[in-house]
Amino acid sequence: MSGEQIKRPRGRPRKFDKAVALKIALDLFRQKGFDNTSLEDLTRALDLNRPSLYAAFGNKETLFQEVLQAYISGPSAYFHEVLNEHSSTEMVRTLLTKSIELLFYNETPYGCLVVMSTASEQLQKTGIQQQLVNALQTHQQKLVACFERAKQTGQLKHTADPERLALYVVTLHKGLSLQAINGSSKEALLALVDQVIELWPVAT
Amino acid sequence: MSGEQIKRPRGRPRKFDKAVALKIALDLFRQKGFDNTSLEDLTRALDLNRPSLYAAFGNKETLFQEVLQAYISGPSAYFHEVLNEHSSTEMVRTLLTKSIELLFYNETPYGCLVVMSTASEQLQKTGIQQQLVNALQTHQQKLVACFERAKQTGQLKHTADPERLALYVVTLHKGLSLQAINGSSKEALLALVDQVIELWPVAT
DNA sequence: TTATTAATTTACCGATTAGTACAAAATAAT
DNA sequence: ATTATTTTGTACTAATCGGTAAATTAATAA
Repeated sequence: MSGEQIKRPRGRPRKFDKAVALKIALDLFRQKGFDNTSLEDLTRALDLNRPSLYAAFGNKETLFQEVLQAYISGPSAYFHEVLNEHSSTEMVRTLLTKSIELLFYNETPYGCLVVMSTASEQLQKTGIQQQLVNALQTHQQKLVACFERAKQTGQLKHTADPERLALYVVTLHKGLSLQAINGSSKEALLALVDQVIELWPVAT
Repeated sequence: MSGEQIKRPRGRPRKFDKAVALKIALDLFRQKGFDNTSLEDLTRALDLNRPSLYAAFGNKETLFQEVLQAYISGPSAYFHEVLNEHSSTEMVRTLLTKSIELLFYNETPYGCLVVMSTASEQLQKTGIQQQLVNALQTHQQKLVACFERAKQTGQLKHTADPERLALYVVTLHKGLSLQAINGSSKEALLALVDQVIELWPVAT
């Protein structure tokens, strides 16, 4: 027995799957950026004609927002999960390591969609850029809180400044996207993480 | 006495000064990036018509190359001068500090032209992107050499790895451009430099 | 079989892109 | 004054951009 029947909607069925379309669009946006990904690029990669794409996603901007949401709640979810780590050391190590994993997920490494999109001119006009900057800022504040706790529980040196440390970590995190684009190897960047951890100001 | 006379060229005199035009174009390219700076943007900012710009600079790509050269040998010259510092600590501090000065040189902070241009899709097609990546890579190698010397002369911990340290510094350096774009204050970033210096693995 | 619904295809739109042909204007050399 | 030379301004091109109108096709519901 086949269990529940799939209730098909009324009209002509869709030629494509929205979820996989979003994944393909994600790769395109990561590779070329929002500004330089044309509707032509998208329809070719998705094997769609333009009106179908518009019927399904609205326009280029709303499509990008759907891609963003899928990215944030999917491959980039580690970004928030990491806040549950016990020690600040492990948190930083996991954050940077998983970030690198994601950058090198595809055959050719791409930058982080969120990080690189904050440098987009066209997204600045739409307000999406500011929304992304704010999200990153909020995340940074959560890092500050974590480091403050770590300091109070004696994990970090008493001279440690949680604000400065958080800025330090997110600056490294953003730098990783550019390094991946610039051709650094995954191994080199993972060694860089080790370096950061070795320098991390744990209490002696 | 006026000394040498200015020998005027043959035809109709130029309406504009090439050097100041390059400065204006530099600001535009830093603000909007190569891809999103249109000929319309350039001619409006320079108060030129298009054929004049083409006669003087060739095309958009060669104009950008001239801007790049002026940038590298001008405001960004610190990037190479820094290699003459005596201690590795001072070198890193100066590199990052002067980088921040440059990012905040204008009223609104822009990213480094070289760093951000390595993420340009259109410059990738021209080969200029690879040229910039190579230049950054060469600079990184010089940092490695400096750190190797610092290690041999006992300035750095004997456990220090010059390769990893160089990658660490340039990753921070690239991250600074994104931070400036994302709204970090100059003061916060300078405090971040202090943080980096405090963590720097000097020999005890 | 017929009506309804929705996604398809083809063909187009105005705006903008980088780049250019051509003639008028401004200077120096003759 | 005339000629040679160079830059200027006006007007254009072909290509591409994001987005859409209208007709067609394919499915379900009645």
